[in-house]
Amino acid sequence: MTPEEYVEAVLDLVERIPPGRVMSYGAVADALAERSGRTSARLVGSIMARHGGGVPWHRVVNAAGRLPPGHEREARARLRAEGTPLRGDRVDIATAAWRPED
DNA sequence: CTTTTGACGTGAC
DNA sequence: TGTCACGCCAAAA
Repeated sequence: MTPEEYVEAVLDLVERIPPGRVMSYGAVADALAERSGRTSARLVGSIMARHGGGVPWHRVVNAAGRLPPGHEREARARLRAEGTPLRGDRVDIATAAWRPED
């Protein structure tokens, strides 16, 4: 799988995340592990930073529920609008976590 | 070509 | 949970 295809795969998956639900960078990486052979959360984060505009990027947060640095305001506003379970400035991962098979 | 830099994760304390 | 060190890997310097 070429890097370009991997980027596509990541973006496609992110587009499938339902409103009100979220996935962590690591979860995205894991979900594509079989098909890509890669499991780097950091790589997913890097991809979102570079090619994330165009997909619901606010539905992807880090494992601690923290919002993307530099975009906390925007992300918080969108998440609140979607009814995503928030705990302060963080997403309640435990209840908002989403997996492709759902 | 080598080094540094991140939208990250996990295990140790 | 919070901090720290370390692993990770592509992109930028």
